[in-house]
Amino acid sequence: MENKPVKSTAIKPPTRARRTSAEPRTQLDPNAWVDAAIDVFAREGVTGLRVEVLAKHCGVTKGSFYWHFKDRQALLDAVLARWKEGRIRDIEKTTAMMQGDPRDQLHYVIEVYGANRNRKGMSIELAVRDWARHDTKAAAVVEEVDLYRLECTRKLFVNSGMTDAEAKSRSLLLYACVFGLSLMHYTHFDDNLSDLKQRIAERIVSS
Amino acid sequence: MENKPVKSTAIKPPTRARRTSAEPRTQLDPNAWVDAAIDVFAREGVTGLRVEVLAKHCGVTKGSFYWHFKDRQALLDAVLARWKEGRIRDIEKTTAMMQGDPRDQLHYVIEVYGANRNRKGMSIELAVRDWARHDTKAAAVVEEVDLYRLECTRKLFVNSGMTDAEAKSRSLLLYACVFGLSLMHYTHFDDNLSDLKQRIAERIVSS
DNA sequence: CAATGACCATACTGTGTCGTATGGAAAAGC
DNA sequence: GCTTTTCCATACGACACAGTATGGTCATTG
Repeated sequence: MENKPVKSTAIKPPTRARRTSAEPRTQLDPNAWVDAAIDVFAREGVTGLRVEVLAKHCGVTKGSFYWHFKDRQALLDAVLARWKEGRIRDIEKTTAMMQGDPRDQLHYVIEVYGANRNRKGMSIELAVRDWARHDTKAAAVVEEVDLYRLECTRKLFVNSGMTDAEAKSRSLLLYACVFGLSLMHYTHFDDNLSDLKQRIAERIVSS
Repeated sequence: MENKPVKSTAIKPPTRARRTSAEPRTQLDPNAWVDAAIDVFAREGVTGLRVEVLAKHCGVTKGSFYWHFKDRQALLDAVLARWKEGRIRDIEKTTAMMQGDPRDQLHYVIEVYGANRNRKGMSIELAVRDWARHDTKAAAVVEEVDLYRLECTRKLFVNSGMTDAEAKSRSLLLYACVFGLSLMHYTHFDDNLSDLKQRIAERIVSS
């Protein structure tokens, strides 16, 4: 140990910013850990979210991790809580602007979820749902988020003049289709995919 | 090794059935291994499909496994191939009876995938698609299967009198919805879920 | 400047897993 | 009956990971 020629910080590129007196104290807090954890989680899923891997991804060792978290499960709980809050806030932000045509808002919801720019968000979405297949806590959170989303879009369908039963079925159809599309590999099914998506969106929204 | 006091077979309870002369030779072949592997795979996913766990599930040790398979990857390849063939045969069996009303056949497809009796099949479906997020071979197979399915139902929509573009969008909508629903947790969204599903199916199929 | 506490590194134990090597038992072939 | 082949058990090495223990470093505080 003492015979190490150089301290590893001399080799390692400064993944952690060197703290000068001017910087506002850039040490890792639980929030930063959860940020990084969600990054790994989006790519590798729950089973790939390991503390040593995550620590390396943060440029530190797991000694740091176990100072901020009791154990791995505590991190998973934090990740789940963070995801839930984010989704609730997000769906409110997306649908709560109730001034426009509800049909336009519904098209906007479909576009937001179906866009390729939202790849990471959808990765997390799928990872959480795969997680929920074995973990009851994750399943409960997924149900909460799903019911919240379904309710929000249901109101939009009602506002567009549908009956409550029809609005519910459309709301379910909307999210099922959005998540299902992200699950499929259909890039070579047609050379005008945006037209296909447009038709699907029309089928979901229009009466 | 030769100084072992007792042979371990004297301790171990007969987890494997003792083969009498009357039994029809119950040794394991690669097919039996793949059968068991798909069982574990459906419950635990790729990352949960470990050879020692699988061996215990078969009542043998991994010494047997590595006689039938080169390594773990060979088993995964076999699982993937088996799934692909099964899905291709299944979709042909479901849609190739071209004598009825194409709309009835489409409803039948929706019902088959959406039914709760098909829980294991849908578990495998989701596990494979989660697998495909990291494994390019799995992704390629998923794409093959998806395109095959999309093509089969597309023909049904065409036969029901739709334009080709519309048929394609409906075909995509159908499978996206089916898989998406299996991904969501909406049991408490309504107390008449079958009515909701019926409305969704109508929305997908009817013109 | 000394002491405290926040934050992280290092070293260790224990377990689970992959893959290999080798031996043993039972059946099949001669 | 003896040998060969088939199929599985046992033992081993290497590695990755969870969690703990403990020491080190640096900033902050008095």
